Order: sequence, then structure tokens, then C-alpha cells
Amino acid sequence: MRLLLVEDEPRIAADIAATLEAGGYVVETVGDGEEAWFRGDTEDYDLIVLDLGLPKMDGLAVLKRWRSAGRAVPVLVLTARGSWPERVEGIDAGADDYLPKPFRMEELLARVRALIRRSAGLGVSVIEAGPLSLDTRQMRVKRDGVPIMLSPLEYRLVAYLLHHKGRVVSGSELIEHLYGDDDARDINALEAVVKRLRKKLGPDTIETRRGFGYIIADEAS
Amino acid sequence: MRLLLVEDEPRIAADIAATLEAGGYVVETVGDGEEAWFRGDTEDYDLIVLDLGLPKMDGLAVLKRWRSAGRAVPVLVLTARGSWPERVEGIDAGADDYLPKPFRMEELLARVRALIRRSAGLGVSVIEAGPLSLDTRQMRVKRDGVPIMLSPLEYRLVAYLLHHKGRVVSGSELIEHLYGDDDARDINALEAVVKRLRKKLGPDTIETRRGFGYIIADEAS
DNA sequence: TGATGGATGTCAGAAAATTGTCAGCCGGAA
DNA sequence: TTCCGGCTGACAATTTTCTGACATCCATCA
Repeated sequence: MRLLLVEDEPRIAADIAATLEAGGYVVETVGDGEEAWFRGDTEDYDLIVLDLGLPKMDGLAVLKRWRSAGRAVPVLVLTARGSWPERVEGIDAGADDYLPKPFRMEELLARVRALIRRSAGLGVSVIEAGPLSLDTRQMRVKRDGVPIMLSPLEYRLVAYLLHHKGRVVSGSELIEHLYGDDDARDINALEAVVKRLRKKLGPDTIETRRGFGYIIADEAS
Repeated sequence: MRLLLVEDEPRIAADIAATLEAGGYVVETVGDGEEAWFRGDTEDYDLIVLDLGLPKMDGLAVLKRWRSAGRAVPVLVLTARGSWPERVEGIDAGADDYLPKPFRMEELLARVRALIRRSAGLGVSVIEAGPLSLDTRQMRVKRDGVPIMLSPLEYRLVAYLLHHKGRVVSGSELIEHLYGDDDARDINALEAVVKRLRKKLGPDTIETRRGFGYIIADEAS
């Protein structure tokens, strides 16, 4: 999962980024509204954390531009404390959730997880597909009820596929979401991870769609 | 577990703090309403003990501001004896429990423990997970029914993990809750404690989730 | 006041796990 | 058959976590 963090105060940004990364997400950070708008418009994120007070272009304006351009990414807005007007405006502008500042890091992580699950069309913290189940709270994957030990990267990969179960996910999309923008990797690196995953989860879980990508089938389909 | 104690009378504050620390909690103390409000708003505590008569900003006002800002921390209010109006107001303002002054220290400790358990979604005073059990009243941990002697720090660590059993807890979160704000420690210090704990509790109790943190599994899952 | 013992942080190195790369193989499609 | 995308297994670099030894600090007690 790849998140965009829009926050101009460097220390806070670093803090938040650290928390989110500890939660298993890939985080890219930008510090001003223009850059934010551009990135959100051209790149594909699973969620955007957006602070409202920004240089160059206000957060709300950014959000509105995304929405009017048809971008449907989940956006979590960080509002100034108790500022009701901002909050309401934020929702009007298309925020999916807001978090009054300052907040506890755990709270942020919980909301982010909730939003991402919701945007995958799933309400609970457990996603199931065939013999597999993913518990996002425990950060654990099971096969037929048996817990499987996965490395961080492996975990992120299955998690992404399971969040998009029943859909073919291209290699480049996976790479984009598994690695930061800066340290992209070869497609072969991905194949290696997939191979290791299949060994652990069983060969019948991650299917290859030659020429297109990978998919974890959704039984209901 | 990290508590915030809000009490302006230094002697009483020291007394209470000592009791709570003896109870295995990390305690931070503040003496006026403004500071209290700020800390409660920006930091992450497992519980707040709040005296009502405070300089600068009244305790009730502080509590209300927290609540209206969406802070859900458990708050234990210390009220003047038998002061029914205060008591009612306190509950209205969002207190989770109140304790009429003066009180016996044991009483305070009991309430604090109860509140913290309740907020962890656990009703009883004994938390179990696999072969481990934690009796929060006796402050004792057992493995397969056998009591284990733990140092204060060790106790706090297992206690925190058990209160959050079934969830991966990151190193930074642990450090935040195990140490006071002022004397944060290296992650390696944490690893050392974990190692000592594993030696005492057995190697199969605290699992490492490489790259994410530590977890004590909840059998029911 | 100095000795003693436990608790806990620090450090450096060991051990283990993760992950990318490479070189070659395999199998389906045209 | 040939080509191309994907698969494999081995290997090495890197990162993370674990260990054991040692240094401090602090409380207690003679």
C-alpha cells in the first residue's frame, strides 16, 4: 500500500511517516499544495493524508481539484483542532475522514487502516479469499486457518492483492505500491517475491495472468 | 502503561504518583489546567487522573475540551467529598469514573486498574493469553500457573502487550508507553528487555514480527 | 559510609532473515 | 520451432534482531 502524505511541517511529517511505515505502508511525503496536487493527480495512491494548512495552494483547494478531476482516492484530512467550519468544508470538499490536530499516532494509524479497508469495499479487519485470510490488525495471513510467517515485503504484497481480490493487478502497479517512488525495483525482484510467497501460501493462491499480471481470485465470482 | 496525573497540590501529587508507580505505571504529573489540557491533547496516555480544583483552567473545563476534541482516553476524576453537583457534572463532562476525596490509595489504584482493563475491552482482572496469565491486581504474571518473578520494567512490558494481545505493537509504541516522556530509550534497550523476558517466560510467548514489532498472540483468532 | 545486589542501559559482534540479482530454464502462443 | 514472458535456484549484500558481557545507577543494609 502506497500513501501520499501532504504536510509542510518537516518534523510532524517525519513523525507521521515513521508511524505509517511501521504500519507497513510505503509513504511518500510532499510539503506544498502544488506538488501535492500534481502527485495526487498523476500518481496512484491507496490513500492520501492531507494537512490543510499548506504553502502555495490550500489543502482544501487541492482536494477539490482532485475530486473535480475525478480522482477517487480515499483522503484523510488533518484539520486544525475543533475547527468545525474547516471540518465541514473538508467533508463537503470530498474528504473521506478527518482527524483533528493534534492527534495520537495510533489513532491516525487506526483511521488509515479503516479507510483503506473501507475503500476496498470491506468492512471488517479480516479479508478472506479462498483458503486465505488476512487479519490487518494482527498483520497475519493464514492459509486454511494456519498462520503463515511472512516477511514484511511478502506481507505487503499479499495484503495488496487481497485488498484487490478478484482483479488482475499488473506488475508495474504492484511495484508502484510496494516500493517507494525513489527505490523502484526490477520486475524480476517482484517475481522473486511472488515465488517465495507461493512456496509459503501454496501454488494455487496467486495466479498469473500471462501478459497482464497477478490475481488472487475471489471465490464469489 | 503511561498515565497523566493532574493535581496542583505537590504533596498529594507526589503521594499519588508514588502509589501509581508502585502499581507499575509510568506517571507524568502536571499541576495546572492549561498544561494538563495541552498534554492530554497532544500525548498518548492510557489513562488520566484528573483533580478538579486547578489553577489556570478548571478540571471540568479541561475534561470538556478534551472530549469535544474527540479524545477518548479514560479519565478518572478526583472530586471533593460528597460534592454531588461536582460529581454529576463530572460524569456529564465525560469522566469515566470519579473518586471522592479523601480516598485510600488502594482504592485509587483499584479504580485505575479497572478503568484501564475496561478500556482494553477486558472486563476481568486477569488477562490470559496462551500459557500466560496476568493478574493486574496482584501484579503477577504466571506461565502455566507458575508465578514468574519479573522486574518492574519487564512487568510493564508484558502487561502492555497483554492488554493489547493479538495486535502487533511497534517498538516505538512500546517505548512511548514504557518510559516517561523525558527519558526515552534506544530500541536496543527494548530488545534487551524482551530478551530477558523471553528467558523468564519462555521463548514461545512474545513473537517478533520482523520489520513490524512484537505481539503476544491471542489464542482466540 | 561503604559494600552488596538487583535492575537496566550500552556496546559490539553474532546470528538470522530479508531481498535483489543473475543466469539459465520452461512453456505457451504464433 | 522460435520468441518472450515468466519461473527457478543459488548466492551475496544488507538489514534487523538477538546475545552476552560489561558499566551504571540506585536502594538497602550493616
